[in-house]
Amino acid sequence: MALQVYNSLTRQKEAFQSIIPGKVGMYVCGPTVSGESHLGHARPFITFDIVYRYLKHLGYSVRYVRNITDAGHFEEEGRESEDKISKKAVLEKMEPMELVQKYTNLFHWAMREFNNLEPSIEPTATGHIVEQIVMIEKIIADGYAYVVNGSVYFDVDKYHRDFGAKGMQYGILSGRVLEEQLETTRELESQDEKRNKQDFALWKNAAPEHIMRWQSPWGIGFPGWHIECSAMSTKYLGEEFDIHGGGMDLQFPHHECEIAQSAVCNHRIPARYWLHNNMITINGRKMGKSYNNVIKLSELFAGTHELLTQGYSPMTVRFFILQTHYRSTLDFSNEALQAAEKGLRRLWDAFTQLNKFDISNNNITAGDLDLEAQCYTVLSSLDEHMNDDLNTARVLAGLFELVPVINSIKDGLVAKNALTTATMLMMKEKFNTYLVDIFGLREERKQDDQKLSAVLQLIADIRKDARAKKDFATSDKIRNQLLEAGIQLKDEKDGGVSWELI
RNA sequence: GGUCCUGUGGCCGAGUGGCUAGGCAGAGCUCUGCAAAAGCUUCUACAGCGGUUCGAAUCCGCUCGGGACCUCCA
Repeated sequence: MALQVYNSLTRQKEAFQSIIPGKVGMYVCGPTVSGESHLGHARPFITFDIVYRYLKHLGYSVRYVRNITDAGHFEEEGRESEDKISKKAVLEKMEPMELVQKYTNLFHWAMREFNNLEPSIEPTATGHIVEQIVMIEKIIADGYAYVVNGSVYFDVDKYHRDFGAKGMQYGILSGRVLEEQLETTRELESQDEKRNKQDFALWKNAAPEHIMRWQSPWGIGFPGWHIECSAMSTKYLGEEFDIHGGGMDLQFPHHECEIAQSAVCNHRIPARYWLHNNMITINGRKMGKSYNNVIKLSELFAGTHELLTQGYSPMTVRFFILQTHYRSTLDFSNEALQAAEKGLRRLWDAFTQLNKFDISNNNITAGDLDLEAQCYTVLSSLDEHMNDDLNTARVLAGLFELVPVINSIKDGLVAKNALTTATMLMMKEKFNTYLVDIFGLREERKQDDQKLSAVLQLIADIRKDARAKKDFATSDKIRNQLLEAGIQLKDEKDGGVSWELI
């Protein structure tokens, strides 16, 4: 089975086929850098990092565009409208661009911690004001936007009538019916500038106190919320590209508006496959600013938030996210994170052990046919699971099924020749491919340097002598005190000793 | 109120109508001087009530609960 993905646009799983064979264009909505990223933000960036890595693994040449929104959105509609970034800048007594730089740097730091690959292009909204203005001018020229008091609004109703006939009705992505929307919406204040409630801003006139402002054909102002993505995706990926990604909460109105804007300019829906990750919840509720329940990434790693009983490493968080399918909600709790931490360690230890095995002997026939068959079945199912809408949870479950096999071979509970060399090599290959290449997991425990190793080897030898003399008081003292210092000694079955920094 | 999603064992979570996912925790056992680690075994759940079916966690209906979007949001 080839790769299938769930396309929000068609509401079904579809075989993935790129527009240009061998090449994929992918656009993912990036962060608004008016504040520090939180756990909820981590999910799309990790999810689409997996998509990126997997497509590359499949041999595609991928152009991955992920924007930085640094121009600011409306905090509230209408008269009281404020730009998030300029408001925050005043509070922190910073230049807007200084503030944006600060949070962009923090965002990049978090992405590196998560071991996310860098996108091919990371365009900023402020760097594409001209492109946005050009696009808005075209929409006005075609009659789908109107200017009021230095602001420009998109005429959703006219768009819907004209483009609905061409199969691009407003609501096509989110499954909303415009007519029903109109009936159910309540009266909002400060809607006087818009012809209709559902119209959205392409360009917003800036009040004098606004700090972020640009000259435009309609006066001084700043771009509307949705136009940057349309402008930048068109510029770097073309009028039609393969994948558009983002969180489910962006499906409406953000992506819906993007489709409308791009459709007017390019006469087509900009992306073929629309992929949306689900939310991370905390006590069953979405993590978000409006709920005041966010855990910032720096707090999460350090364990400094009041909801945290400890810190969780970036790889633990990454693994935690991968253990769930990306379209399911994922509920945060200390218990769940701790389970992920332990699970990851167990899996990673087995993986490390697997890589230490010497698989040079040439077993053509398996010593244990049942086990051989069982392992082979699991190994060959991994790609199927990944191709089934990126089911990372099932791939991980499959890898976990092999952990006892690896550990048993290590401890001599299963004979070294139980499996054929071909299966052993396949196991090694699959573990490396999935854990390292596709899932982007990496060792993050402190590396024990050479000097420390020498010291520990000496101590282990002394302890071994003590044990040989049945001087368990001394041997236990060594082990217990090292444990207090964060070094765990483990007596191996073969009489050797291993240690682990914890 | 409208649109949509969802309800799985102590916790987290996968599940294409039939073949006990997986992780964490718990219990027992094995190995071990004792631990740790590891292995084996165990805990066999699908909100409730109906219906379809030879067979339903999976399909349909109703009831109850939870959530998302409709407004900034990953």
